[in-house]
Amino acid sequence: MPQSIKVSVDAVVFGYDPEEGVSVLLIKRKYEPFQKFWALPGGLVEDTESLEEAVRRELKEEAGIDVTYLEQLYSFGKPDRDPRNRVISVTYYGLVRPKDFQISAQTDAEDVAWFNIKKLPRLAFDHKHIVDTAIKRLRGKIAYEPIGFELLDKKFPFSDLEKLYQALLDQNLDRRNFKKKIMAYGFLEELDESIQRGAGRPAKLHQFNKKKYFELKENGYNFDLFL
Amino acid sequence: MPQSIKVSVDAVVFGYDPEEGVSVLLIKRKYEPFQKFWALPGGLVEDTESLEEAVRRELKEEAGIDVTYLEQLYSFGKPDRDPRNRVISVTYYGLVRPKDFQISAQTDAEDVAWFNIKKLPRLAFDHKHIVDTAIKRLRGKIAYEPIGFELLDKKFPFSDLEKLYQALLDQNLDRRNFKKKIMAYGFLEELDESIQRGAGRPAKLHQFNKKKYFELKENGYNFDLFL
DNA sequence: TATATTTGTGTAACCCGCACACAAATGCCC
DNA sequence: GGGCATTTGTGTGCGGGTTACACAAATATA
Repeated sequence: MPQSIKVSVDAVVFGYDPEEGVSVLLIKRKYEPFQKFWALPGGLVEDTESLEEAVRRELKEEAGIDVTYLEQLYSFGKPDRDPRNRVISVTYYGLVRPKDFQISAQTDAEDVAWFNIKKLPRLAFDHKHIVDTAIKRLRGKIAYEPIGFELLDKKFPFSDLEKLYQALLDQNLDRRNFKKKIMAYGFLEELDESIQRGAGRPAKLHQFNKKKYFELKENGYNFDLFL
Repeated sequence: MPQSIKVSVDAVVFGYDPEEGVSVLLIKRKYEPFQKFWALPGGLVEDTESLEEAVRRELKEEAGIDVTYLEQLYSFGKPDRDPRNRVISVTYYGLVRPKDFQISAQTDAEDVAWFNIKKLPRLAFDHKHIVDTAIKRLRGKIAYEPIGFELLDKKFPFSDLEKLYQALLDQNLDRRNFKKKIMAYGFLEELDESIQRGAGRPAKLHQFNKKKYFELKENGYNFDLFL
C-alpha cells in the first residue's frame, strides 16, 4: 500500500510597528474546512520546488509579500491534524517590515490582515499551536542573534530597537544597560541624522551593519544578550 | 496534477562511551541506490502513525534500539535529495546508552554499527549534512539543557560527565569550575558508592535527579552552562 | 616500595551585569 | 512666549559570578 501523505508549508510571518507592537500575518479562509476562520498562509508543496521556495511562493500568492528573513520552524505531522486527509506541514517563520508591503487578499483568501500577537483570533487547524511555537522560537532567537533588525526600518532611532525587544520579551529593559550591551558588539552604527517623532528630544538614527556582524561572527564572536 | 512527494523520517542517534567518545548509529544499505553505503536509520512514514512514532518504529526495526531521548531536528526537502523520486525527510536526533542495547542488522540493512563522530565513513544521500546539523544542534543544546545525562549510566563518576562535555564541545574544561557550576544547580546528587576503574583514586558515583530538575525548571530556573 | 594515574578540593583576582537619576531637546497647550 | 509634558541620552559604583590556578588523597601497577 503506497503512502498517501501530502506535504504542505505554512508560514508565521512577524511584523513590527513601534505603535502596534508585534503582529502576525493571517489570511481568512474562503473554503471549507474552517471556512471563514483565520489561518496561516501556506499550501501544498509542488513537486519541483524546494520547501523554502514553496513558502515564498505561497506568501507571494496569498498575501503579496516577500519576507526578508525566513527560517524553518518545525514539522507538524499528527495523523489527524487536517480533517480531510493526512497532511504534514513544514512550518517556517519569517520577519518583514510591514510598511514595505501593501497586503491584499488573493485567490483562496477572503481577507488578509495583521494581528497583534496578544490579540489573536481563533485559528484554523493546529495553527494556534504553530504560532505559539513560533513566538517561543523567536523569543529565544533574538537573545543570541541580532535578527530583530529585520523588523525595523533600515535607519531607526535606538528606542525602536528597545521597544521591539521589550515587546517581544514582554519585559522592561534598562535603557542605559541595553544600549551599552548592544553598542559594545560593534555591529550597530550611530548615524549623524536625527529624526523627530511626536514630542520629545529628536533621536539619532542607527543602522545595523550586516557585513560587520558577519565578520565578527566568522571570527568566533558570540552574542548572548540576556539570561 | 496531484502532488507526488513521499515523506520519510531519519534519525541521528548519538551514543557515548568514556573510552570511545561520541558515536552515531549507522546502517549499511543492502539495496540501491547507495548500495553498501552507510546511512542513517529511517524510512517512509506510514499513513496512520505520527512522525515520532515512525522514527521509533524504524529504529526498532532497523537496529533494534529504543532511544531514551528523541527530538525533532530539521526537515530536508530539496527536490533532488533522493535520486529515485521526491522525498522530504523529517529528521530527528536521539540519545541512547549504547551498552543498554545489542544492536543487530535486520531486514533492509546489511550491517549496523557505531561510528565515532570524528571518523565517519562516506554517507548515502545528504546524510552527512544531516549528521553535521545534528552535531551542531546537540552542541548547542547541552549548553542550556542537561540532556547529557541521557548518554551516561544512571550512576556515573563525575569525570564521565566532564569527559562527555569535553568530547562534545571539543575543548578542555576546568574540573573544579565545571563541578562547581553543575553542582550549584542542585539536580545532581553525589552518592555514597564509589567505583574503581583502572588506576587512580576511586570515584564517587553521581546521579541525575530528573524530578528535581523539572521542579527547578517549573519554577523558572534556567541553565546556561557556558558561553 | 616507588611511580603513575585518577579523583577531589578552596581561594583570590577580575570582569561583567545590574541598579540607578538627571540633563537635553523638542512639541504642545495656555 | 513661557511652562509643562514627553522622549532621548548619558556614567558610576557595587556585588556576584566566572575564571584561573596547585596540591593532596587513593588506588593500580611495575
